Amino acid sequence: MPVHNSEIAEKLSRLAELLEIQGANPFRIRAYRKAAQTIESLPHHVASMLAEGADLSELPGIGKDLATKIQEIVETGHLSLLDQISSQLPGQLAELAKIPTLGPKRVKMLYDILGIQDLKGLAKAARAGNIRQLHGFGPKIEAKILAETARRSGREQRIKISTAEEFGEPILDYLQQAKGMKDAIIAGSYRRRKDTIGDLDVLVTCTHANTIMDHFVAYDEVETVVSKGHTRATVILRSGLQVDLRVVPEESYGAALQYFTGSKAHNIAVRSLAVKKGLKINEYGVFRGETRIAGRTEKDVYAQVGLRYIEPELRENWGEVEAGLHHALPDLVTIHNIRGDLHVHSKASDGHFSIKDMALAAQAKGYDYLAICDHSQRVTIAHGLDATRLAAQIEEIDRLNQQFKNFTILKGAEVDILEDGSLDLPNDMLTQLDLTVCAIHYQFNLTRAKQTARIIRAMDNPYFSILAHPTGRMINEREPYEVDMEQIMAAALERGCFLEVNAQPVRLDLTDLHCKMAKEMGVKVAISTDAHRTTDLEFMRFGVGQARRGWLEPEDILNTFFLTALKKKLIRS
DNA sequence: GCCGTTTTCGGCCCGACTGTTTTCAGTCG
Repeated sequence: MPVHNSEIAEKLSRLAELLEIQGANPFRIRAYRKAAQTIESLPHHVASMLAEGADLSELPGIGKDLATKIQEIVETGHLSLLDQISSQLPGQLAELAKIPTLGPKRVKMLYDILGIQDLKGLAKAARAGNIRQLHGFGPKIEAKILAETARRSGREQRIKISTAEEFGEPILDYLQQAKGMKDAIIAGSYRRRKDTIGDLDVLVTCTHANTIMDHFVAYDEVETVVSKGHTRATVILRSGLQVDLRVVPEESYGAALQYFTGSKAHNIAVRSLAVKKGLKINEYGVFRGETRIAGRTEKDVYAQVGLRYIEPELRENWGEVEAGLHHALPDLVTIHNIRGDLHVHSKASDGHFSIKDMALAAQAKGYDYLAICDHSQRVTIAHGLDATRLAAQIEEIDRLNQQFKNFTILKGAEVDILEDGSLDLPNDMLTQLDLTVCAIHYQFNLTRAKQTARIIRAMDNPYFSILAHPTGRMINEREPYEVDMEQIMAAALERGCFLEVNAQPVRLDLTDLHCKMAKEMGVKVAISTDAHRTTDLEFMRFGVGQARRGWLEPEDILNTFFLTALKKKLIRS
């Protein structure tokens, strides 16, 4: 079993955490973190790169030492330095450092003096009043620890981007009501359209900062005010969601927006460029010495360091800064490029609307086409269609199409990929369709090799068009099944098949990195909502966000093409 | 630990807030 990139990254991150508690050189720690991030975002398996004789030290942020350590992990599954440090420090200390107000220094002190090494010991010491005795600690920190250890028993997770919108948009509306409000925007991973969001970073400009602060903490969903100053406040909502508010002067809006949008890694890369040019960037602007030379708009900030404007979705330090310097940034797909939806359901299976209603809703959105892809017979729970019912549906669509002008309902099916890799409907039915979206709905637990082979065998069928929700993950509900995505993409490219970005906010697979991999391998994707009701067609924006995070341009997306061009691409040679 | 149009040493992004202190360390984003 080869070592996966995520396992390598995890070991390096873990080592960084333990080194931090040991009080190691912060820049050394950053080097490990950066390497972990680099490995995690690689489109290829490090194990296969090594097998092909690649020199890892050519990767950014990875030198001779780290290349050797990564090689050790790949070859032995272990990192001796990590094992060694783990034997000196209890591994749980790293978890303790993630508790708010506790960081590496305080965790080290708690361990050295009180012998605390896990959450249980921490709670016990806090209850006994031992923590406030330590130098640098006091009753307030002790109380926070107590509250947090009690809260930890509950679940703690990142929320879906759609949930973040549900909380975030009303907060923006509420802030707009305050006196003296000018701009208000949610920055952070929300603006980068990440599939999950940890907290909300709200940025505002206004004439009366203190008024806004008071207004903000008075929001009726606020449960706790964590901190509140003149330019910055943090609250926890009843739902447990943390919201940060920052107030900046108007002339600094662009710099602040750039800064608070992140990602952290992107900002470090941009600021390093600035340092090389003798400039300093902070949330108030770009400075040469004491003089501010930019800051009103993000574009100005990027321009000062020699970069074209970088779209928020690209700001992950996945190569966008280098691309910006070499005028090689992608022209990302936008929602306006989308001409249709290639995967929706009707009442015939588990949808809630008729084919006509779905088509009318799609037409109202300005689309040119909509593919009806109801489930196939094997998916009994969704009342999947057998050959007879599908034949009737095909006739119905033919009839309906005569009622529409400049709009086409495409005949499709969401065909189950059976355990042996065959498809759940006979080829003499599939040949009558415009396209198929094929997917796995059962047997998630196969080994990586078997699951991959199963999908590729399905792609061998000449009527396989698009692999739907390619990993089966459901955010915070179900882990993805094990597949070798690189092999699947290579097979898709060879056979003229496509992969789906499922725009359901709970799915959003392909992931951002998978999209980037597809781009690099030349595999086209479809962004589809998998809508079960007319309103679900609006999920398209989440799928487009994910595609943008993966550097995809309009020509990389199947459903940006006009109908005739689309139909040509769907025909396998 | 990495890196180099300041290249093998000496840098490495930057500021706000809190709780602890009597001027600042630690944490956080």
